[in-house]
Amino acid sequence: MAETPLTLKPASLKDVARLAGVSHSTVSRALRNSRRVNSETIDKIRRIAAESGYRASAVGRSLATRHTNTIRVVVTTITDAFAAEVVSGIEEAAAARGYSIFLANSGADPDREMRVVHTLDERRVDGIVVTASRVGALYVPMLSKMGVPIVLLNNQHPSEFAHSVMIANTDASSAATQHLIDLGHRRIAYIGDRNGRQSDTERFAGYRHALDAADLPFEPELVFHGDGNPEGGMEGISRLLALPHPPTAVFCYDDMTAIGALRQVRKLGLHVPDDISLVGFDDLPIVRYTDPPLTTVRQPMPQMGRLAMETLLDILAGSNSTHNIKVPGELIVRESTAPPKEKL
Amino acid sequence: MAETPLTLKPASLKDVARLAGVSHSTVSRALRNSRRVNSETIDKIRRIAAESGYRASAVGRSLATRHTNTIRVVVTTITDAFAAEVVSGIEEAAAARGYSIFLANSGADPDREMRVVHTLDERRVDGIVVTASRVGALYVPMLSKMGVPIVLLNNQHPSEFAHSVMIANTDASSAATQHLIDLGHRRIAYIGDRNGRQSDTERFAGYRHALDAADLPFEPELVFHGDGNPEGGMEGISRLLALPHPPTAVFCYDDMTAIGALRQVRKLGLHVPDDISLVGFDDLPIVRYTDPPLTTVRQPMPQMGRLAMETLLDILAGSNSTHNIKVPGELIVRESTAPPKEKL
DNA sequence: CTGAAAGCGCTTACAG
DNA sequence: CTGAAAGCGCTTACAG
Repeated sequence: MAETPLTLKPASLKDVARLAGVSHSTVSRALRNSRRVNSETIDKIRRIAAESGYRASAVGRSLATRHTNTIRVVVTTITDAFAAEVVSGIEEAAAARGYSIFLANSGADPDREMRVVHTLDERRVDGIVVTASRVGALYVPMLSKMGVPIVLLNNQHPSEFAHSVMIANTDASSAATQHLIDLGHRRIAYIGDRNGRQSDTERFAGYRHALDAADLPFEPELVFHGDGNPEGGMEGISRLLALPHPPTAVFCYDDMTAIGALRQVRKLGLHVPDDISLVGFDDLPIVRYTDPPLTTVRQPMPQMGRLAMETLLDILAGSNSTHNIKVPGELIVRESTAPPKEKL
Repeated sequence: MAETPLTLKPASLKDVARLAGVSHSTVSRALRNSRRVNSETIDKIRRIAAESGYRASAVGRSLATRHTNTIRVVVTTITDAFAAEVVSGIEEAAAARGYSIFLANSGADPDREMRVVHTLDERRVDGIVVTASRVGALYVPMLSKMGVPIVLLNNQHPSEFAHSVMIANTDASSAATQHLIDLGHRRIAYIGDRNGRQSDTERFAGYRHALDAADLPFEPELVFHGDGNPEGGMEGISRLLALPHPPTAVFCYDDMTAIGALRQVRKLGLHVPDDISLVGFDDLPIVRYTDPPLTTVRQPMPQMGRLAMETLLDILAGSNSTHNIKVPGELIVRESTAPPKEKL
């Protein structure tokens, strides 16, 4: 019975070996570490491979080499603009080196988080980068068991087992607060994140540090615990502006919080920055287009992603030092900040 | 010499077979298709596997079964909110069924696009979903060669080879334009996407259809070709408002365009919707928080992603019909649209 | 119910 | 410079 190769399975090493009249070992060599293979043989094999549309199977190769050229990237949700920006940097650096990335959304669901950890085990990835806050710690024990390097990006619990790249939260927040102080503000609020993220702790510390340095009193009533989303910012603004002696400026945990704050100020019939100044954190692409454009702290997100990936590559290449990279933030002054209104 | 299993390689089937005193075939059976294996043996093996932290290697399994439980998802850039929303739906549906996704950003670079196509080949994915516009067509030839199912999401060139899930662009755009007409607008502009996307063609058709149905003349000067980004919206508004007889409403190709339009209206010292009404398309999460919140057409993005994944799963399960799913859009009226100002 | 064997598609010492 | 062989970690007929 004749073969009917309509949609055929991909050609294998053996197939091209048969076509070329050599052993499959020779084909393998010719196609890669070509050391000491007759150059005419190489040309011939390469030509035949190309003609037959041969593409090496990554799974066959992975089994033999015991590495998969594969990285797992864990985010809470790719729907988050910060995560998306970071992932694009990771993916770019990975692709440039022949690595593919498995994307996993851990979500907020503990079951899914555990499933992520498990799947990961089975996929035999060469490395992991985690940008989700909560899952980070889960990996560390497994890490030490499996020996696969992990790099945590803006994540809690960077430990001796894990490598990390982090934004310089404290310094940057201090600078953001200082900017407000320089503008003449004296009552500056902070809308944070109530989920107990390390970033929140550090950004809050930066805020307090700037206050202290300027001999401004810290007033607990001026801090509100939001959720890192617009809702938190909206709630925060409502509370803060209802105060007997409201703030004239607010430093927000992140841009999404600031976007909510902006919206709520507007709903209250007030204006930014005339009635109140607002500073965000992240410099998401969208905040150039808010009304007014947001003053914020830029995190070089794609670059941080690239750094995380390159750190992984370093480690895979044999580097055995622990990498803990701190990336500086940059204050971007736009139009949501101005001197406070004159007192009546 | 004693073994020093500090960071050891993962346990294999053989390891647990040795521990359990059975053959590795039996372990394999016990751990999966447990048909006709002594239940006590199963229990014992499972216990030992759990204790030794055994996790089947997906690569070993893939080689044997000739499928990888892996899907490639191609987007232009994950940084695009639409793509991120869709991907989150795909990932969710995939994870629920034990599939992992390889994320590939095709970018705008032809080289990268080709690399994506190649890498894909080697990874031996079970299926592909493409949400990038330009790459779609590239896959079709390879598809027929490799026999891996592909589903195109809001993508051009859905052909006989490919399955697709698409938003009902024309109907939804028609409804959006009709909304403006119902409000009393007579001069309605369209800011499109100059990249020749099929979505643009269809959305423009919906716009024209609504105009025709209402016996409103089509005026070429009222269409501007943007780029699907805020810049395009900004440019478009500038041009349109500089017209001798400017429009009172604008239907935008997508939300990002509308966001730029909103910003530019503001820069020009005008107000939405008092001076001009704006409608977007997508209903990105952010547009609830713009000032004012945007009237737009909702695409159920995560659900479309889930549908794409489930379509793939269907096909992998043996369905051999061609799937071409059309998803209806939904007009969401918020605050960026209002009746036109009275004529002076 | 269980084992021995073959095979999935590669890589890589080991000989020659 | 090239081939035969073993092995990576699984699955799955084939016997028994």
